[in-house]
Amino acid sequence: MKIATWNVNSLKVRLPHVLDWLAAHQPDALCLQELKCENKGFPLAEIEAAGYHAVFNGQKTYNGVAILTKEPLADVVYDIPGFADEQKRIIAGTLDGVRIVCGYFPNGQAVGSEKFAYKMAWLEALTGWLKSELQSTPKLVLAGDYNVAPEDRDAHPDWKDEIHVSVPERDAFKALIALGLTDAFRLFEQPERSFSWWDYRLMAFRRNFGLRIDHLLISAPLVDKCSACYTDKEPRKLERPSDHTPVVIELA
DNA sequence: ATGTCGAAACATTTTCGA
Repeated sequence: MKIATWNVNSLKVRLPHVLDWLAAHQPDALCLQELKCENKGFPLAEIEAAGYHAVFNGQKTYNGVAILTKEPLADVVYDIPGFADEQKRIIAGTLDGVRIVCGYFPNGQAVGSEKFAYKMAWLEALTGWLKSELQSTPKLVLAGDYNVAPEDRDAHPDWKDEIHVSVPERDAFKALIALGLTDAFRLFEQPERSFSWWDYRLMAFRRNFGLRIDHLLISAPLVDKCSACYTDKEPRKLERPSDHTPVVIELA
């Protein structure tokens, strides 16, 4: 089973890239973030024409998540149960016994800001919910844009902002790991300075001035089954790219 | 210019968020 995650920064703008990528890579599931479109504007016909089912949780202008799958998902959940939130950041479903959770984690803006407090509260709610999800579905993949670079090697050494690399954010990431999850990317040898996001400004992609903030965490029963995890930088080189690249895992 | 991008609206330019 091949599962990928990709923050597309507007599904409307990026739809041609997404359709091309689906055709070329044939993932069993593709988790998308930052749709920036309402459910009524979701391009379902185009995605179905490409041979995919879709579940989606969108809103106007901001946020929005979806999971595209070759086979239909079961037990779909929208938003974190019990966490009151206007922002559409979570969708989950089960595919062949694997619980796939797709998340667009809050950005947080700046350490200490109101948005940072929201980010931390959201992360705590997510962690609490996943604890119970793991009890009912031990095979689980948490895919998405975490907006956290978990270790120093996941950020360009010249990254000066605290946001995405601060201690509280990294502690929240560790709390997810402590649920029994593993960062699939680090199961394998990776090139130095492997990132998944580069700012549009300052020629950041060309300079490889980026962060690794898009992740696939997998639960213990999936670790031995995981045969590969990699980023695909090709879409970042296209005209009008998303600022994020897809990250992929392959499960035997 | 915090040097780009995408969306929205008191809209052909400005604002907000990222």
